[in-house]
Amino acid sequence: MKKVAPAKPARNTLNPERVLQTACTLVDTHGAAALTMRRLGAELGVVPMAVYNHFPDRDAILDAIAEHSLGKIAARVRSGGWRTRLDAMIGDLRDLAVGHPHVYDISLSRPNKPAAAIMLMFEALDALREAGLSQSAAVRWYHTFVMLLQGFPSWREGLDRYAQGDRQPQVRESLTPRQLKDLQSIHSMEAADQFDQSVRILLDTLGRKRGSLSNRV
Amino acid sequence: MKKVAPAKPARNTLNPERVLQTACTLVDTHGAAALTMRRLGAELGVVPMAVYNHFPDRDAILDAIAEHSLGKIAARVRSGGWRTRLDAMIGDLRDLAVGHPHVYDISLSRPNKPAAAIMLMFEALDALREAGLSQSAAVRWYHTFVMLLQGFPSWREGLDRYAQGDRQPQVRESLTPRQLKDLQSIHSMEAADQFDQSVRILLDTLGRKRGSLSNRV
DNA sequence: CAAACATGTGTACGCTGTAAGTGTACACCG
DNA sequence: CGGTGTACACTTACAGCGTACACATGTTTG
Repeated sequence: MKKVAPAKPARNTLNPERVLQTACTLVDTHGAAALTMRRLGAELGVVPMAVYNHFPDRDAILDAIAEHSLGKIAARVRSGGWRTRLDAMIGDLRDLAVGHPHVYDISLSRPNKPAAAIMLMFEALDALREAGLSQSAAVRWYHTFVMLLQGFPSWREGLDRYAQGDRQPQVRESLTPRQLKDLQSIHSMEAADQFDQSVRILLDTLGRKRGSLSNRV
Repeated sequence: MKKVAPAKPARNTLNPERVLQTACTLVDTHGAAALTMRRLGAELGVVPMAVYNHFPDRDAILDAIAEHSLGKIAARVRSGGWRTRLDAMIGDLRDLAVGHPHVYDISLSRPNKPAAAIMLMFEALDALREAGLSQSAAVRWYHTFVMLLQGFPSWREGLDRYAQGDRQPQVRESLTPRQLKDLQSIHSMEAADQFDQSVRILLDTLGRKRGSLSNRV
């Protein structure tokens, strides 16, 4: 009798998908540093080294997480004008950033960019050119957006740390009332709003640029 | 005979300054990951644990590096209009970012912000208010700048990685000529220029805002 | 001079990623 | 049905990490 579903049922229940999913939730809830081969193995009910039958090393798992999460965003079809499409792309990234900050952080900062990131890049560049930017200007603006987007997790973490750790009290003594007020203002920022607001500054400036040919800075 | 220079000459040559300086050059040349207690000890001609007589742990050394590098920037006196002062501050940061990227990265991303960073924050907020922004708008704009500045190292590293690793050739096959051109354009970016250009977008937008009262986004 | 202190040394523990070798359950072939 | 090849989980081991702790030694002080 010929088995028609050969491939890799294997004897046990370990496969790349299950590893990826477990790793994903691990990273999502406890941060990238918590993704330990030993811990991952424990979570999978398997000895740590077993994972190496499905991923060459730890970095490959992180790469796969990035590819997976950005892939879902890159796969969406977006239509409409350049502004609409840019808004949609960035909105998707925003949702990821706010909903799964650790995964977002990993996805954007992996040194070997996931293929999905490249696809998103092409999409963004198309939109920027449609907005009237020259080739070089489009690239420059793309990079500006990326800088801002990549800075978000680091900024947010700093804000969170500040919010909980109440600073050294002896520092407070030497501050002017205005500076104290500043600290309170900083404290009360809403991360998601700040994300939108910062991006909007760039998008609006870009919109205002339309027609006026971009000149080398 | 009374010694007039008591304090801590100690018997050996190890002191916080020397540790800090050695750690600084280590980080500057090889990145934060290269700052190993064992390696640091070796560099200082001393057993690893000796460092713990001067710093409580590794994180404290990184904090000290951040404090040191940002302290030099915060100490500068800046005068002139708000734009001039902001330009000067950001220019100093730019020089650090371009000249010592690893140190810059550490300085901005330390979870417990160095005191110098707080001082720079107050200085920036003052300038933003002088530019005509309300309290809340100044805070929002400050955060936008910080997001952008924090994103720079990560962006730059991605660019560098891209420039050297020539991408998987099989990916190249499936690209349109336009996409290939995009990749070349991305490749040829100059990091320092991009830093200036991105910041300038924000500064110019800010300048244009003067007088028109900031409304909640 | 002795006691207290400062500070470098040695050893050890628990953690990390992962290279290398071992055993076993399954799919397939004669 | 028995042998065999392959996939894959397991075991062991190693080098490297941060650092807690006990110890030794040089310096200052009472």
